[in-house]
Amino acid sequence: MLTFTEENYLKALFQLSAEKGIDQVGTTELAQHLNLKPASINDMLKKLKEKNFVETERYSKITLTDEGKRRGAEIMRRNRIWETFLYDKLDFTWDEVQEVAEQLEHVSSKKLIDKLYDLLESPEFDPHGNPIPDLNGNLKVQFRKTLAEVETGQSCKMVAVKESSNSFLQCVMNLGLVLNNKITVVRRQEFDDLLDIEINGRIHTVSQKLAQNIYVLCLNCQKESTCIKHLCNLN
Amino acid sequence: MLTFTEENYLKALFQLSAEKGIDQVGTTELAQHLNLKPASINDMLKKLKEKNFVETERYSKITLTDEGKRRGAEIMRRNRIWETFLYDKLDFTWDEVQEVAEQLEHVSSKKLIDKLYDLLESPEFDPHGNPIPDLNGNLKVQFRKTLAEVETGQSCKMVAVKESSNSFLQCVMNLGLVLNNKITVVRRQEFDDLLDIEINGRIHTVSQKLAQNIYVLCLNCQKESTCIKHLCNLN
DNA sequence: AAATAATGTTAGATTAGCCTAACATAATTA
DNA sequence: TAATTATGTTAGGCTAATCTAACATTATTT
Ligand SMILES: [Mn+2]
Ligand SMILES: [Mn+2]
Ligand SMILES: [Mn+2]
Ligand SMILES: [Mn+2]
Repeated sequence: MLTFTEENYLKALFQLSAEKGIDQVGTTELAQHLNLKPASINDMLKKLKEKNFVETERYSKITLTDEGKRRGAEIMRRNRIWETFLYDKLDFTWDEVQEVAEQLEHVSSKKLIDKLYDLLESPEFDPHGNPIPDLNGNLKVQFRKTLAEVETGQSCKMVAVKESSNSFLQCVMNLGLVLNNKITVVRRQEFDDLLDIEINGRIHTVSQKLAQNIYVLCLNCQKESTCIKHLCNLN
Repeated sequence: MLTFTEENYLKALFQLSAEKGIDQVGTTELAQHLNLKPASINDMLKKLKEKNFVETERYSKITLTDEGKRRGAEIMRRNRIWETFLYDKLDFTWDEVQEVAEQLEHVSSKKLIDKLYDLLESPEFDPHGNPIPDLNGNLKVQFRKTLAEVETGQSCKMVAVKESSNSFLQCVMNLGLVLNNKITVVRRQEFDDLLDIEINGRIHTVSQKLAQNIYVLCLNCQKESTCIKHLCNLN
């Protein structure tokens, strides 16, 4: 059995690796993600290495083993399923789900998570647009870019958010933006990098920082916009 | 914020007090209930006293303070709501809910528990027939007796189970007994105290021990069989 | 009332998970 | 290349929650 804390570490390692597309995570990086000090990370790494969940050598980066990946993916699956449940069935808002799902993800019961997944009708994405691994560890990956990268004049569809902080999510909600909304980049201001975007016929001005945290699919390249990626065996 | 462990202690104290109908719990008794050693109980009691959740003097019994009761009742409410959710919405069986609810009860989110309660349409009893405190801390109490106390020839209705062990619950399930079933005590065997009972037209023989763990309402005294009891303010 | 059993307490140890402060190595910049 | 900055490690300390073993008090029998 994994402890609550070990689960958080494995999920974090899995997420950071996935985001970067490379199986190497740094001590400081992980510490920042988990709001801990690098020294604490080292203590825990000793334990995770002991248990064969990570591989790491002195002064080099951390890599998850296959078993470590499996466990990390499992927690990620639980987290996203719970978020979906809270959002779909209990009227939680976008910015409320994270905190509660962070706790619920640690409840260990295969039956529980599988039944929830059924109840939600096998969702492919969580409320933030992040993919949920299915029962075989397969993930529906979208080839998305950030709103900041969309060319002026182009239209796109919001499919996910990057940041998960409340301040960011509330900001997006205030714009009236929800997943699958169409966004058109109308204009870019040279001087301060602000973007004028059109949502539902209205023009809003947003910062570069905000645009970098919104994932979109361009409307003209949707044929090859998703693929199935096998992460690891969840059984 | 209470820790996971403190919550378990307060719930246990609250339950034991309630079952006994007296606000005094012993160290050893509590240790047994929580599967711990008496020495560990003492350590934790120091902390709970510090925080004003219990009152206790050297070599005497433990009493919950009002605030301690409130917290205990809150965890009990969460536990029973989760059990009901698992049973009603996710097809868990009688004997499966306990273990998972024991974990879920520690997720702290007022909104979560209130929304679940709505989703389940304000249930008054959990799958084991135990009452769920409502939002004001009111409980629907039934004046029940055990099946062992029912006179020969009398009929009654099963409203709850006492024990929560899997072996007991499975035993009851094997008899085809579910809550609200009518049971008639047909015969008592002098020699070994076994009872013959009739359920759905079939006769079964059951032990005294089993009968002592099944709560029933007698069919002829149903007018005054329940009352509302105010436990404590849950807000 | 004395002996015995039951119950409660204390001291001292252990483990998990975190910290700070000092130090070591690696990467970047001048 | 030398200095500086960033990153990673270690030693030593802290708290929460548990344990065992020894001891103290209270309750129950004889
Ligand atoms: Mn978590
Ligand atoms: Mn999410
Ligand atoms: Mn619990
Ligand atoms: Mn129950």
